[in-house]
Amino acid sequence: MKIEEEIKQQKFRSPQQKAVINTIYTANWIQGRLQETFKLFNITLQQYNILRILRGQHPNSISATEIKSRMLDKNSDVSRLLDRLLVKKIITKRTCPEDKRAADINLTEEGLELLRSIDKTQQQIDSILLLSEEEAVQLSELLDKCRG
Amino acid sequence: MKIEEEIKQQKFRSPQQKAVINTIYTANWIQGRLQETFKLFNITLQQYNILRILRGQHPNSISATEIKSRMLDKNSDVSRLLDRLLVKKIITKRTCPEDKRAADINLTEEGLELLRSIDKTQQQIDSILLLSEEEAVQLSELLDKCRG
DNA sequence: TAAATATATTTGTTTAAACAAGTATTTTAA
DNA sequence: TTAAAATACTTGTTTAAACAAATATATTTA
Repeated sequence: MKIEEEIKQQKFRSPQQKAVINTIYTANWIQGRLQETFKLFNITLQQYNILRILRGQHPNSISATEIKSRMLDKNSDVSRLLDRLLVKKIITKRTCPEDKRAADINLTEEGLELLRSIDKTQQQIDSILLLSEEEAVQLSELLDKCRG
Repeated sequence: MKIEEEIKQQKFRSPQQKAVINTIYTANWIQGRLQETFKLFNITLQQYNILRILRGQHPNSISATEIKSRMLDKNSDVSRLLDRLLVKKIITKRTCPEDKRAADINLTEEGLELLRSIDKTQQQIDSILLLSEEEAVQLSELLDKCRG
């Protein structure tokens, strides 16, 4: 369905405005699909985002600041997201000995296990977008370009 | 800057996965830019979204359900968003006489005035995306396509 | 027409985003 | 070398998303 039907708006000020609205709408749509998957594992999108970053480092630790710089939403409240993951025993946290301001964050064995279970559903996650490889590449190029 | 640099991730499972991540990242990026503008007027993106929809109907009223169906985020909590707009005296709300379950929502004169002020900044809003008209059209087509 | 179902909206709870302000270290620069 | 600035992180508040449940009214159907 075209965006004009999805939000019942026929006129846009410009193709650029329409693309802005479509990008936000589509991101919400994608996140809705992803949420359905992560809900099965009792984690949220933001929590998964952090786990994904931690795994990229594993078994090395990583600081909250570094996690934040790699997140999709640069405003995310990493401090409290980590608190929730700690309660779930998915991560560990300790003061970094070299810099006592910073914290060393690590995945626990339970966290790794969770990620392994999620992996098994990842094929579906990739096929959320009904685009060919070529179209997906083209979409990424346009998105990179529009951020300037 | 390319998405792989923005989030310091070099490898993706597929072009489709990269496009998913890029769409979410770019939507967050756009919303950050929009927020800067709306902050000057002391409203949030979601509140603006509702005002935009109300203006499309003005001077006719519209129900909360109908507003919800037109929003970019289909999960938005319209009931409480309307509460906040009521407190700001930007909208009015009364029980619909034909259907006492529903509410008739209208813009106030103050709400219209606010939208008029915001209008003056809209040229900037449109130029958030650094794309030509043709590229913007192409982006919208790809986004429509990827939702299937 | 009465009971079941559907619709419009509200309310409650947890998670998270946006923003500001605070604390404890570390770095820098006078 | 010590005061100022920067950095890493925490905490508090408001707004909002995600989800479930409740209430009131309207519609359908047996």
